[in-house]
Amino acid sequence: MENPAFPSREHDHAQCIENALNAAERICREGNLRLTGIRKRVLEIVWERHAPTGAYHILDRLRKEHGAAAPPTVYRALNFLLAHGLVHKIESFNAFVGCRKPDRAHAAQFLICTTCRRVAELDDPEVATLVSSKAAHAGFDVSRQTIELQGSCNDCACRG
Amino acid sequence: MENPAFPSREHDHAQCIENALNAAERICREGNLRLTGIRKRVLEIVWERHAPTGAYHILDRLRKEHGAAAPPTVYRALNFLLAHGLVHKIESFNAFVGCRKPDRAHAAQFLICTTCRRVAELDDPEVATLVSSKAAHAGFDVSRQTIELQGSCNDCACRG
DNA sequence: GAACTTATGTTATATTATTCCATCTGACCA
DNA sequence: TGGTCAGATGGAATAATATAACATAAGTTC
Repeated sequence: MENPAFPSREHDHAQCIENALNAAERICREGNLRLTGIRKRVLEIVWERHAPTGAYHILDRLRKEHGAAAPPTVYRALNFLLAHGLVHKIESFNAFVGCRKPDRAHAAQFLICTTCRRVAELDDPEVATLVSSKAAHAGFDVSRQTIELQGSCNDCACRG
Repeated sequence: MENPAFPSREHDHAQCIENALNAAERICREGNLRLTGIRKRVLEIVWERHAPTGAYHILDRLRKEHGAAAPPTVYRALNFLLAHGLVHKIESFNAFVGCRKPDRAHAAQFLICTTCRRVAELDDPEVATLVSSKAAHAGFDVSRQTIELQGSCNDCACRG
């Protein structure tokens, strides 16, 4: 292993959250988008963990602090965040994770540890390119890639 | 394009279904598995189209001919078929397609046309290998790959 | 045919997501 | 300064997907 994709157990997670929020603020400012209170709060909740967060978990959290909150509240915020690349949806879990590199468009590959449930994002252009070119070979023009790899992260493998 | 992955518009689809059922019969015979009436019927329904079929669509079909039928009926059959590689789940659609090569284990890549909604299966070992090796580089041991590529098939692109 | 395993029937409920309409807020402009 | 409009939120209802739990039946095996 040369380039660990998962943060260490001791990493400063407050820093992860802060980075994500700063990036979101900047991207919204630059793109003339409104990072409203709800949207920001949903982004924070998603970023509380490196594991996928379900929409109804977010909803429960919002209800505790916000009173009114219904499914559309959450899904609207999530759709905004998805549309602008601030979060990703993990299709095989129907749940959401924060995007580590929201700045540029990218075709991500997700590593999902089935033991600790954490998700890391790979963003390997070689994978994206190979996949697209193989598809093109078969007469298919790829517009969106969903690549989700389940398995075991190094931490969990060592403890296994 | 050298190796079209989607069947032509004029292909003999009855043949697709027959092949799938024959393969299923054989695999179950060889593996000492019971391809019961319900399981076989669900497999047939999934194979009616090359597009992903939802569990509740299958349920509706079963109810018309079978009287009693509830969600567990369908999900149990689907889980059997999934477990033995006779169908695949398209995670990004929460729906199911028949497997074209149920004989050997394989890490498939799915091409999903967003226009006609058909799905083709790529089974490219080079992709599977690259993905696993990139993950390994990041300290991750892949046990299951979910690769779903949305875009446009050749037929739809030509008509677009 | 008794004991056991596997499959199915059935009711209820959990989980995920959207539709629809009303209301509010902020930006822009006359 | 207030009218207008687009975009954002509130909120009820419902749709779509999936599982839990327990009872019954059907097929092996001995």
